[in-house]
Amino acid sequence: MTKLEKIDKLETKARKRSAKRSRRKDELALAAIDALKQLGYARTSLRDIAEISGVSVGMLHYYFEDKTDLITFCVRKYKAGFVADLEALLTGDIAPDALPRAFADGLCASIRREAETHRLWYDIRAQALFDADFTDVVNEIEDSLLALVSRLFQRLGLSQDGALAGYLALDGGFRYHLQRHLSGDGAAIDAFHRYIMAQFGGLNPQG
Amino acid sequence: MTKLEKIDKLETKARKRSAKRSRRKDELALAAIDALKQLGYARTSLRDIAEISGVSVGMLHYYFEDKTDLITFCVRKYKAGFVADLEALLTGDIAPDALPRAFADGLCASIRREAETHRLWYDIRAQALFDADFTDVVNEIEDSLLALVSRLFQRLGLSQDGALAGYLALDGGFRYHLQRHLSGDGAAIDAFHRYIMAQFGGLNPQG
DNA sequence: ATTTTTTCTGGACAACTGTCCAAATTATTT
DNA sequence: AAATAATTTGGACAGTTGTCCAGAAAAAAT
Repeated sequence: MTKLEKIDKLETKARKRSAKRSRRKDELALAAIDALKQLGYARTSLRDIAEISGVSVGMLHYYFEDKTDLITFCVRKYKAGFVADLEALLTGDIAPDALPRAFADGLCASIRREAETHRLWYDIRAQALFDADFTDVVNEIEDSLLALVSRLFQRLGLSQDGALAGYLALDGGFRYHLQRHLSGDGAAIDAFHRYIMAQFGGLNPQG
Repeated sequence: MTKLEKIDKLETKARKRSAKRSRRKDELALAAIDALKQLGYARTSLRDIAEISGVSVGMLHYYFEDKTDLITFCVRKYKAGFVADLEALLTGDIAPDALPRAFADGLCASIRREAETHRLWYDIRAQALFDADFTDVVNEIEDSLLALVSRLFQRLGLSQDGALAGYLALDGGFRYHLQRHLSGDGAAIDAFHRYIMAQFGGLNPQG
């Protein structure tokens, strides 16, 4: 076995180890999200997470530097999935004039399926107003959501100038109706659907 | 002294006592807001509040039942002032076509003056997604803001149908630009002003 | 001036927090 | 099969949390 082959083998092993560790980290994050979405940032201790995840507290520190590291990792993971879901709608072969309804359907379905998880995003985003540890991840995610709406506007033949307003209208509506939905308003999701359609209806095609 | 006079006297005294206690409570709340706006809900302990207020921890419990009671009281107090400020714009003698700019000026000035305080509102609103203790005060305040925008639409001769969307657009923009302003973006407030004016410009007069 | 009431303090209390680590367990390599 | 490395545990640690209370201090009433 040549020297190069040896190095290759070692590198492969290191990659494998790292991949395994990465998978485990993802598993832990998934379970941690489960705890966080139930209790919220302020009321979730590492012991809560450990208990719900069925692991020991020490293990969380074996995979995550500290609580902040764990939480930002979780938020990134959750929101990456959300953005990817919406992205799929855009890159799919849906005709532009059917996109608004598809988007409305997707957002409403997401509230229905993952209401508890979504509130975690608004929780952390609010935390970021006080805690600089969270500003990076929050800005990252908000930028990616803004870019998403920007691409949506592009596909709809709308001017980019209104993309920020479009994002804020969608996000504001999402937050508001999520809040109502969580507080037991059974009509909130339908209302959100109408809200979105009305928002798209009021937009004029431009450059 | 007749019996009735005696009762009257006692009632006056009781009212006086209650008023004094109420004033002191307001003082304490004002100082507590000072602490909360610096640290945020999750990171503010009663000891932090006591220290910043220059009183003992026990005294906070003498005037407030528990931490939740203290915080909801503070939030109500803060936001009542904010709503009253905006209300003043509406009831003043500003011509309808000058109202949008006046509103934009008012909102921007409020961010400039009380950015740190405003983030507390978004913090507590997010908490309410998890903690039922806060839902009442949050719904109250959000309803009053919605009613405010509704009245604004009325004065502008706009249909009430768009009031919710109008509120969400204003609130979303407020939150977004507040966030940017707090993270050091010196152009955020000007951008917010343009955002508001653009929002009002895009609205069509209706019933 | 004395009693009664209200206000306020400082500290005690148990429960909880994030962090860390020595040792046990398991997996991997030799 | 033995040795090495990675993983996981359970508990120790010091500091913080909200709550409570006996009694001091101040104010009000008699």
